[in-house]
Amino acid sequence: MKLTTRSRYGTRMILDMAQHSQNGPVRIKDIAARQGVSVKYLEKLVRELKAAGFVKSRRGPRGGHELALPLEAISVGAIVRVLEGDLTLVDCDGPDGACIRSADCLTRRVWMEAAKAMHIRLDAITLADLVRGDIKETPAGEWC
Amino acid sequence: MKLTTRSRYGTRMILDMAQHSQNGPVRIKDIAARQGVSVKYLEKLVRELKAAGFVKSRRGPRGGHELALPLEAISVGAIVRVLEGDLTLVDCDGPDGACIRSADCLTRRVWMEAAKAMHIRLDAITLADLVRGDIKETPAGEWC
DNA sequence: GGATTTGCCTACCGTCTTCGTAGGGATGCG
DNA sequence: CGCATCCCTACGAAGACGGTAGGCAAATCC
Repeated sequence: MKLTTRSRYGTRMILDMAQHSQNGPVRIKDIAARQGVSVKYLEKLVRELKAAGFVKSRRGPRGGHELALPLEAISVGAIVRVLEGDLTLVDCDGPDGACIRSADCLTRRVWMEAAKAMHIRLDAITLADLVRGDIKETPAGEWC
Repeated sequence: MKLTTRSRYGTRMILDMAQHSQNGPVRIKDIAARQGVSVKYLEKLVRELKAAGFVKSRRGPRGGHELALPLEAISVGAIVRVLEGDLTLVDCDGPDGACIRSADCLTRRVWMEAAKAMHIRLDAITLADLVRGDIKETPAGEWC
């Protein structure tokens, strides 16, 4: 029940791009240095973000990566969905969501509800929010 | 980003208890048969649920397990927290939530918000809801 | 009291995923 | 040309996950 490093590094990488691409694209090497992560690993991740349309790249000297969309158009949820594969909490055995065991299918709805709650929250946070640094906290006591 | 089988099996097991313990405790063997899961594995899980105070047990012939609390007092969130270890989505390096990298700490709040959203949703579903079978759906379109 | 039935506990292990690394190619700039 | 940068494939070590094996402990029934 942990997020993988893919989502975390990926999000930090894309945030780093947002913060440092005022004058031209940002090199992976620099991001890796700033974030303290391996270049090779980030290279692999950025390819997926590029394929998803969040990032555009330029090769050669003075090359690098930058965001392909406005800050408001990229939500953390979208990033995570790309990097984490699917964000469903469980896999269903049967075809088309039909489970073999009925109790299973009952609990399955619970997991889907939990996943949905997480998605909704993550989709509500855009890069713009992140850059501005105002993640407003959901009010609720005693949850962890 | 998957729930482990521990949470899923555990929740199904505890739901099974709720449904079959009208006359006396339920044997692990029976639960395993109904749920199609290994006896040994469930034994291991039930111990943790017992330690957490959700289940009480009796040994010997006509022994078995049953819930130690009323249905309304056991939420799915509580079960999952027991079986899944902690339900935080990321670990923080620094002591007391203080991260080394500031950007990291920024994104960290995002993960905590997501985890909180999931917790809140799971805590809102009790075994009583599950037995009655009415998991009301959160309204929101296009999330997966 | 002995046999049986159930839960209780520890140790181990195979498999898969995660988290990278290695090495090289392709492309653009100067 | 020579260099910087992105792009791609393949491989590998470590750990988690999911489960099994074997046996001990207590309660019940006869």
